[in-house]
Amino acid sequence: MIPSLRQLTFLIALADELHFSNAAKRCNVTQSTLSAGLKELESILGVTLAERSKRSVIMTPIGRKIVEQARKIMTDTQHLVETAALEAEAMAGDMHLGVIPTVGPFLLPRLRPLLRDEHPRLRLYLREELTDQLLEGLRSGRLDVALIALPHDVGDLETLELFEDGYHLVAPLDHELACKSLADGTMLKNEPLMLLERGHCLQQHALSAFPGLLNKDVEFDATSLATLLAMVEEGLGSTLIPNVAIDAGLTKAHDVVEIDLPTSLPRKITLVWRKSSTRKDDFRALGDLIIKARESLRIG
Amino acid sequence: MIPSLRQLTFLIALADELHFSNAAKRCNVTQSTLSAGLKELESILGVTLAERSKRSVIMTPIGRKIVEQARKIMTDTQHLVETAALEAEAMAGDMHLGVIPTVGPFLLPRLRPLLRDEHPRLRLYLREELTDQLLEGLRSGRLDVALIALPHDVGDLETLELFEDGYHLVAPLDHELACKSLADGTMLKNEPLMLLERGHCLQQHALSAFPGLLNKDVEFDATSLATLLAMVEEGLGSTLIPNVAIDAGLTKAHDVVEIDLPTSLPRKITLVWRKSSTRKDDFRALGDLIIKARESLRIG
DNA sequence: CGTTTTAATCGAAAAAAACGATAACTGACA
DNA sequence: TGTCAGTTATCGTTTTTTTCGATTAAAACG
Repeated sequence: MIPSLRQLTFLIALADELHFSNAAKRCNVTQSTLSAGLKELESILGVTLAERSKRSVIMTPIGRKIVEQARKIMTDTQHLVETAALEAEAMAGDMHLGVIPTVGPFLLPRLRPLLRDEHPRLRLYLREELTDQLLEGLRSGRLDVALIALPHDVGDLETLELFEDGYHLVAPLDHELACKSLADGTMLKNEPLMLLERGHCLQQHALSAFPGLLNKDVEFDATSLATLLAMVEEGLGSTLIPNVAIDAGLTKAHDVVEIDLPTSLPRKITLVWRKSSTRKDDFRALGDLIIKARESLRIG
Repeated sequence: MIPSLRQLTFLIALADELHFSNAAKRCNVTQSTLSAGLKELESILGVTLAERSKRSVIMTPIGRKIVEQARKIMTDTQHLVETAALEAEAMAGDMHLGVIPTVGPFLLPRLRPLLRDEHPRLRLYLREELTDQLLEGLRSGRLDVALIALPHDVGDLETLELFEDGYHLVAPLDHELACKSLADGTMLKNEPLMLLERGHCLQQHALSAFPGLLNKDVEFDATSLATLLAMVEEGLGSTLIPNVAIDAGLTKAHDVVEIDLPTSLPRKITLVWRKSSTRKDDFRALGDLIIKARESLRIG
């Protein structure tokens, strides 16, 4: 048998007041209720917490000790309630956002200051993972919302498309296409094209956009876009870089050329969450901010 | 409105089981009870803790966070119960003992090992204070029990006399009484007698035993028996030292003579506690041990 | 397209809590 | 010493809360 919080409240009030009637008043109950409650608490604990005569109430040493522990429990409980209350506010409390590595590092540095300014009470926890892991995270409840690139099977999750993001072909400076501003799939046929390691949506999108590449042995195990660019710079081949990364200045640090692609690949940057989620308004507000962040990238 | 521990229990069980019926079984309630309990908890907190479909239950991130806090609250509560249970055992848990300075330092070093051996689960907290402060401490509940010397007004407190303790007159080596083995009040008439500062029962007892001293200006502000002995050694006068202190070897370190007194002063070492106290058996057991400790002093 | 599984809901029953009144006791004061 | 004021414990009743069992609704699975 364990005591109830109510009983602990009674005990604390009594320890403060050293007077049953006053303590009862503080708890908004009658004296008899508090008296019975304390008696039951003592019976549960098996110790005398307060020795009372008709004229005075004194706490026993063990009573004091229990009171201190009870106070801690009560403040912890209060803290728990406050944690929840913060969460219940719009754009406040904790939010766990997952992002894909080909978008996160470029967009989120711009998102942070926007959030700090407009929603200072929101604590955004970030996790950078591959799309499938993010979706699993959503379904397991580990994440509240994720930023991914469609097309991709999202099951019964709810989606909010934010914007379309294309690619540029990025090639070595001395590349045969360097002077041209267009490229198409056929041109890439004989191109040593390098992509990210398996699992990245970027690779899947590229392969579906240029089916001809499927037969080629293009599976470099690059783990990041920066690695890819370094390899391009070395003249090992070309690669595809999403526009957000280019807008964010990723290619500026490398001696490479960016070549427009004729067909805009369908790559839709999208927020995803569970249908059963209760914070959809927050997610939509977050989506607006992400769009803002992306626009600030393109302008500045 | 604050949640109940019961609701937190439900939440924790659900977080562990991720299944309402199983969680309910663990809590020994029906599924409907747990379902309603969790719903009310969510309503109190204003957040969704678990998103449930007909097929699965997942905890939300805020749900997990709340669960962690709830776990802490529950273990703290469990700890509180255990604290009380320990106290409820015989000779276990905390006991706050107050002692007078003319007895404590000599008797208690012998008591400690006895306690450790016979009642290892008892934690004895000691406070050394003057008799009146000890009695106040008892009445306020700061102390459970006190070791004092009677006669002294103890009001309606309950007492347990342990043993009688007398005095010796302690004088400088070259004292006129040094060769004699007896002394009485009249002999002390012209003696420069030094006692402890006002408040010590030792002083009161001496003054009542030798009324003739009352008119003399004997109020040195000695704060400890060791100080008194040092002054005796310097030849500044004589003093009275209780037998427990002599048995404990206090005088061995000083060049002084101990002189038997003809009348055994009525000084009864006594345990005192509140009539309303619930641990009287413990106090009596403690009393037995203190007697043992004293006997070990006289033998060894 | 049933069958099974599972959470929510509903009304009744049971349990617990709270209340108001009163008793029992204490200390103070005349 | 007797009375009064103040305080906690207790008791029976009322009110509130909790729990249960049965049912419903919805989803997954074969």
